[in-house]
Amino acid sequence: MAGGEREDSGSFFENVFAVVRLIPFGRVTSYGAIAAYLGSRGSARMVGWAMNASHTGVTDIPAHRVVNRNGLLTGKYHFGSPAIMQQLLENEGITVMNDQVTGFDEVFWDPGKEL
DNA sequence: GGTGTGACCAGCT
DNA sequence: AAGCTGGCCACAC
Repeated sequence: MAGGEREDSGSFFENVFAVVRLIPFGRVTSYGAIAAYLGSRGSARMVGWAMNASHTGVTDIPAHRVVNRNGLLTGKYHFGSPAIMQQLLENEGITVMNDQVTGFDEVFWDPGKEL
């Protein structure tokens, strides 16, 4: 009623940015977790696509805090250099080994649960 | 205006 | 057991 989409944005895109930007320091989340939080687990790919826009856009999105379900830095190659993503994660106190987050379950931040 | 792709996830064979 | 395909939505040509 009335307004209808009061969830602002009106696009999956903006919703993803909002959640990613809310990720606390030293925490990581997964694409599927964000997609599921938005109500569409199948749209996990869109989350990654949104990240791609964050690099071309003007928004400050900590995309390095977003990894795949395995805790693997899938999109590290999209940061311009494959070492940037891991460097940023280690900079926040997160240990990364072989492109994989160590203690992923300990640093995992679930938007649907924390929010 | 239609087609293809994209940093995923999960289910089926 | 592993590999592949489908599904989701949005953007680019």
